[in-house]
Amino acid sequence: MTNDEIGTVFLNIGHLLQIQGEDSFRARIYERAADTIDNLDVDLGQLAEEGRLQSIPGIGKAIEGKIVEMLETGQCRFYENLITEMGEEVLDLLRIRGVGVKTAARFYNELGVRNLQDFRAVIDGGRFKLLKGIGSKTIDRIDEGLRFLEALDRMRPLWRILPIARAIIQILRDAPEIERADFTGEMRRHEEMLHRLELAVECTSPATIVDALSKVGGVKEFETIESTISGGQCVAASVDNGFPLRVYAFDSEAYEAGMLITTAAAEHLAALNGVAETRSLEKSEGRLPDWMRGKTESSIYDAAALPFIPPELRRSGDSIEAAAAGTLPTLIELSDIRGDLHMHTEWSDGRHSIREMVEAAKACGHDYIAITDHSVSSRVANGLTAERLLAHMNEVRSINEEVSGIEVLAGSEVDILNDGSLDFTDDVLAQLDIVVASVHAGFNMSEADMTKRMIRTIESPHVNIIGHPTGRLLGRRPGYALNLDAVIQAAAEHGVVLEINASTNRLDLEPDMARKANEAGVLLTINTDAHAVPQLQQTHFGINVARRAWLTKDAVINTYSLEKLCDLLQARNA
DNA sequence: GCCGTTTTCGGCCCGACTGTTTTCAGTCG
Repeated sequence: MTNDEIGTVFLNIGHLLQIQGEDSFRARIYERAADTIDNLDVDLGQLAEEGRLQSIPGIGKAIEGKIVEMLETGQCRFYENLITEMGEEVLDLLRIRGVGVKTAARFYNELGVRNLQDFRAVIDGGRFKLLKGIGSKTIDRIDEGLRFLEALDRMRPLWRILPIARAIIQILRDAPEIERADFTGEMRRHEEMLHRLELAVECTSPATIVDALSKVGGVKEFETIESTISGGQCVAASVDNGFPLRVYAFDSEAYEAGMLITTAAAEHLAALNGVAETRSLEKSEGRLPDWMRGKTESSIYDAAALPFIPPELRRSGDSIEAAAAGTLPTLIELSDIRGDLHMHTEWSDGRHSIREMVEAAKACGHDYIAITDHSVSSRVANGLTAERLLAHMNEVRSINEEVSGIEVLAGSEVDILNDGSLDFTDDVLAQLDIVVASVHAGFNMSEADMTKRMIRTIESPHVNIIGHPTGRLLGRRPGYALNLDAVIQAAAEHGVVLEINASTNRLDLEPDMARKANEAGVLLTINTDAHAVPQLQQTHFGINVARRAWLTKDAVINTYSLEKLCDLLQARNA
């Protein structure tokens, strides 16, 4: 099993134990172990071989035993027993905003709620009134959280599907009878919320595909069907409790055409069909047209007298129009990125020292970074007081002197307080090289108040960047109420940069809004918000968002040279 | 369950906010 899979098991154990009413400290050890494993940059299998598992803080004898068991047998009996006893779907209760372990435990134990459907029935049927201490306001709040989850319908955030998606593509690529395997559909377009997981393989035998897939744990309910999307054979299955998996089978002549057709959203394909029709080419409706066979994706677009359209722009029809008009942008690429302007260290809630982050960022090839630990109001995150910030700044500056080949900017991720003022005084802020301002508390404001709050922050001459501007957590929490158009306008007026936060939990701004901001003349920045060394590698998730937002590299400030970046920061602060 | 000792048992992230209370419990960040 991979680190990811093992971490997930521990997280689930922690949740289940808490719902059972087990000592919360014992339960939280499992959750913490999961978190530790998530941020590990070495393979657990390797550590186990070297007998070093217990050298990791938070991993003792018992957890080591379970890790070894999972590495050797692929399962954890302790966890399997919990699941058998309580059901896996109980874990979904904790996904509801406003429901923590205590409330989940009460609904579970006192009302027999086992899954989200049960929860809905208890709310709608009024049976929650049987619970002492849970009144109508609490239920209203929970109901809102539950409706958010129901609105996701069967969709899953990318971060949730990624581990199994990677396991599946690896198995398919390793199968000797399979020539090629690639993600297609939403996954290839880098959508952050998915309806299904789709892959294309070059292989004409569905049995071979089923054989390979059955080696991946958690892939179930195999069926071979004729797909109206690919116009050919397809292996359908499910992963992650009923999330649809589709593997389209193509022969070598049809592979690229199949990739093109399965990657395109319906609107894009319709627009492409429209263009094909004007050139007397057969439309691709439910089957692969002959004129596409044997062609590469580029040559298919070429045959329709269009330039190549990158997968990220195949969400809609407007990219076809732009392609026809010759106005497609040259999209930003990962290699354009020269720095990372938002990250944390052990000074606040990060895991590594300033020096470790600097060395790791240098190894990533960055020319510059900004160290931006939390400010005092973020207490859980061990936010810095003004006094600690000054010491922090000194350390950043001295490390910057010592380490060559990378420039380290002294920054802060400063809390935006409820009234829109900042968490440090102006004279403190003035000493920083860069200020990222973010909302971390006070989410329940009216749209008018929140917009006013944001705009006041943007008006501060010390603020360079607004971090994760909408505050959404993918699949977990909607963003706060905000008039983003007004915020974009204010950012444009004051030369404040909006962030595309590359953390897979956030991906905030989202593409449509980032595109809107860009069109309004606002500059953007793509930052990892890394809290540990491995997360510095996640810039590409932000690049995907930027590409879907039609951004060129000129729209993103951390593609700039250090000199140009510093000019921009100084111009703002002056 | 893990850690770190004044070494074998006590403490474990902290404060704001909200709702249901009438002094506190639960959630969130």
